[in-house]
Amino acid sequence: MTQQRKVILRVLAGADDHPDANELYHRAYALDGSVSLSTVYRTLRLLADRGAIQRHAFEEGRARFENADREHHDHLIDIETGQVIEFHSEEIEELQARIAAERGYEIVRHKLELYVKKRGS
Amino acid sequence: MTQQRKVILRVLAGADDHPDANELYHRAYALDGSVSLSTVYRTLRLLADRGAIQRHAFEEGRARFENADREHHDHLIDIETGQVIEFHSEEIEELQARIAAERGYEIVRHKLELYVKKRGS
DNA sequence: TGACAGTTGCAACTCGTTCGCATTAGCCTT
DNA sequence: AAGGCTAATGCGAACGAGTTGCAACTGTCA
Repeated sequence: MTQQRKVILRVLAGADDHPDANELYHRAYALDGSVSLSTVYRTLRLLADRGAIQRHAFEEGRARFENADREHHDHLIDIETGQVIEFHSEEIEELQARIAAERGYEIVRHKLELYVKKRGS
Repeated sequence: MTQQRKVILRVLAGADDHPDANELYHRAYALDGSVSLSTVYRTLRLLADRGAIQRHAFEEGRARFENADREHHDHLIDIETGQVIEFHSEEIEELQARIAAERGYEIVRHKLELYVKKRGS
């Protein structure tokens, strides 16, 4: 458990948004100038592999991260501002499970993203 | 409407799967050796911008394409085989629209992917 | 047939992410 | 407190998908 790792973990724990690797790097760097981008990437990978954080690939090319301890939710992405809003619908979850089951599958994970704009804009 | 474009269009029209750019390049190259990867990318972009084909970004990093003339559907992806199965659920579509509307948004497009495995495997 | 806009191939570039490698930090044991 | 071994670090170079600048070429229409 190195100094750099501690700082990155602290930043992740305090993030309530969906930052990308570069954003996390800057937040960590501000707390401790000895943190490098490589280490941020390495730590993110480690944590994502262990399920401690979640990696999201929205349609912008780069990955965004969030804490995995919160309960499951899906995302609504404002295509005009980039803002990410979380939501959860038990009804949709059930329909998904039914669709998979009808075809002989079980769901391992799923991705539901609504790309939206403000009504009337 | 150049020769290369024609070949790429022919390949796309004849594709009933979800190939990536490289795969399309190889299919087109097999029909006409004067097709380059650049042109494949340029043509795909052109067609996707015009809505003539659809670009999907599954969780593998690269984009996959399919004809847009078929009616709307979502995807079920077998994580063991990579096989992509299409489905559609009007109920889910309606729930999505309701969720967006409740928050003051309208849906521009959406992405629903179920990553699944065969039951019991 | 001539000419101009649009398209092409190639190589060089971008951007997010990963990797190789020499160095260093953490931590155990004595 | 010192040594020693492993794991983690920073740096820069490399990766892969996709894009772009440019000079050469094609299609099309007069």
